[in-house]
Amino acid sequence: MATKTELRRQELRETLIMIAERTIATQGLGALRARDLAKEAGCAVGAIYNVFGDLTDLALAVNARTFHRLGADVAAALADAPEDPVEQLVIMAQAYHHFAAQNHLSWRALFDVERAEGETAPDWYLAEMGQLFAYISDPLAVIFPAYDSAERALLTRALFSSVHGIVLLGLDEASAGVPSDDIDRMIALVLRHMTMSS
Amino acid sequence: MATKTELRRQELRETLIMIAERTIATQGLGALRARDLAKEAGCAVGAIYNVFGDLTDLALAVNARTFHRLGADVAAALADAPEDPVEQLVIMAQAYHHFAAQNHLSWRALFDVERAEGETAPDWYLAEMGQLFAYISDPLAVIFPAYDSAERALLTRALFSSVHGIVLLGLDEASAGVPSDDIDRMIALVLRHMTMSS
DNA sequence: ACCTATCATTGAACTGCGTTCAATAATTGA
DNA sequence: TCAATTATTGAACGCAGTTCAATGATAGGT
Repeated sequence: MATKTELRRQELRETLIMIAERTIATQGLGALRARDLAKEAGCAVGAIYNVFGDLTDLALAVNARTFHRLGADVAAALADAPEDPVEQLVIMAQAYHHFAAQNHLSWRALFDVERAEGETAPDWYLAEMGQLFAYISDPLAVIFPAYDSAERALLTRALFSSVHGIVLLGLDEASAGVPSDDIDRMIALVLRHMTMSS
Repeated sequence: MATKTELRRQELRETLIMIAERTIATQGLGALRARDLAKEAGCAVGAIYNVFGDLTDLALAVNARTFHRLGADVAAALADAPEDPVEQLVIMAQAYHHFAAQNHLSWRALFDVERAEGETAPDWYLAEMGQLFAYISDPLAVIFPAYDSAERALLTRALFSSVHGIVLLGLDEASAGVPSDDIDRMIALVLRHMTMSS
């Protein structure tokens, strides 16, 4: 009772995610339209709703992939980084910046899907976020061994948020566009100052 | 040839801005609807388009006011601040945070109006932003007298972006909501570390 | 004060969107 | 092979922003 239908849906699900991923990457979240999607996938508009609750669910599925790629990029940068924990932080943050710059529309979509009133972020989002926070927290534990975990959590969040803010405003082309090198420089500036033990 | 019509339009323009301001403040940018607006203002839907190019223009007019109130709040906080330039930065940043917290939906609308493809930010936006940057840059000139204006501009932008990022993610209720005190603490943490001369 | 050419206002209609659901087609166990 | 069940379809619905032909107001010349 499950095979034929289940398989078809699985396939359609992946097709739709791939198309949506490409659409978001090249034209942004706002270009995601049910009819275009159906036409490209060669299915009926209604078929989308057999597989996803609504278009937001589809966008979230794309976001899960994007966030995962982002995490992988940061992890890869960390793997190639030197021992020095401050340098590790700088390299990870710049990897975050470069991912955002090279996947601008997909990265924006991570924050632009509107959640229904009072709805909390999906689990995978919190999990990926937790992973990123862990990458940051580990070097901080080396730099500030005297901090307890609550203080370190606060500092972790502060650093992530700061880097995110620098990248967000830096890539916002409305405000005349900040050169990529300047963004890297601001990131390094903040991180190096924030991690001076004195 | 200008009086009667011109006056009526001026009045309608202000009425619409006031209604839109209230709508955005209480229900968010997404609740701004042409028909509701016309009903509340007691005019035809088409009348909105005699006065504003489209609903985005109206939202931008509201944003101009919001941004101005924000600037005034920051300026007021600075006026009451002690001489110490580091404390001035902390107090201004916390004023930014408190404005964002107490005018959450209006503040979000500042960044959520979507600009048409390739369109640059309006002049008043850049002007208000420049004003905020000036408030930050002045104390920095006291703290780091040796920096040239390019270095100081970079640091100014880095600090503003960091504080903005901390407030943005801190107020994002999807990520489980960060306590207001923690946000203030993160702001102070970043600013005090960033402004240690050593 | 009137008249009419000009301009402003109106709201029904147009387009485009996400989403639904009665009708149709496919599937599957007997 | 054949119903009973289940899945798919796409025309239709509701609700946005925006437009524009028809209606109403305005103002300068007489």
